Amino acid sequence: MKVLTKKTDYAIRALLMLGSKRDVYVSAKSISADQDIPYQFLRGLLQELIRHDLVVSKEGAQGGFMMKKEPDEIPIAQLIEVFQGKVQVSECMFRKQICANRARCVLRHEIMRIEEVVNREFDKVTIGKLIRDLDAANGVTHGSGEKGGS
Amino acid sequence: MKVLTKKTDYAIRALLMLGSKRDVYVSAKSISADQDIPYQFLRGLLQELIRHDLVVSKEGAQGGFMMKKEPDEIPIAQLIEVFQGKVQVSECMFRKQICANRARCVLRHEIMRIEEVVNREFDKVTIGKLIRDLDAANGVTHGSGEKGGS
DNA sequence: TATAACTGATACTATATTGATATCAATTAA
DNA sequence: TTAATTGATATCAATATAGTATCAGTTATA
Repeated sequence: MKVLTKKTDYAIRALLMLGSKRDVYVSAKSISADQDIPYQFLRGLLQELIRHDLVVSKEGAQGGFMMKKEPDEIPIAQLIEVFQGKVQVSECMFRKQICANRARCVLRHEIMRIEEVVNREFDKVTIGKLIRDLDAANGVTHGSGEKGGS
Repeated sequence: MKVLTKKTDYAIRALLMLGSKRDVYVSAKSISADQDIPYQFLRGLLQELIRHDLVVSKEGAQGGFMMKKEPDEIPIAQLIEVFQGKVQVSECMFRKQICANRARCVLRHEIMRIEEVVNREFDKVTIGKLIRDLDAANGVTHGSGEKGGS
């Protein structure tokens, strides 16, 4: 069971980069090179992010993409929803025909509880939080200026 | 994002039935009819359950399937693993090439935390627990005898 | 002992999803 | 003018998902 598809993962990483370079347009080309994401695939996914109002773009030379919302306002739960659909049990099997039989209902009850737990966790992790983790890992936050290797 | 595939869902429901009728062989045909699971699809999935040592079978007339383990020893986490593979972040992307870049590492850290939460939840829900829930919902346990419709 | 009710084991098909590439038009900074 | 860019599609291959069909072998029982 794969929690994140490549597309969602790529989107998160692209947003991490846009969120780190605020107020400048970053080209798909540079994101692609920096994050090692297939160029055209990235282009498509950025268009989806635009459609969902998460980023804005500027066409032409020196154009590119920029965050539209605050990084803290973008939980990865939202990105999962955009690219993989809402976290749900079993293809609306339960929601469509509630209580078609008992077993289904009992299972549904437990699974929906888990669904909530999962969503709550994914909601807690925002792009902003990830950027701060990233900065901390690189020693950016306290002006120490130096980065450790791995 | 679909948590359970049909196959996993069917497997859970089949086991719920086997777990309720202990010590008798239940035919694929009757499970199929009772739980509304496509017959041949169910046959295949039962074979997988045998291979994973969760059920045993008896061939021939009056044959069928029976639980091999205690219902409480089968968490749905295990069924998810059998039919959908272990719950994991993003196709071993992180495990294969650790720290290819910083962003990946930070994301990985958060996601693996969530992975643990999810697994813990799926581990808590066993076939045995679901059966008890089911019995309670049907008023079996305390002899109240009456069932509410929905 | 014949037979109907079963499982075991495969092979097959259709459809959807995932991951990725290619192309061409329009826009814009320099 | 032109090179760098996004917008918008179309296409593709690989894999996963869901389901069907078939045939051989086993066993209770009439």
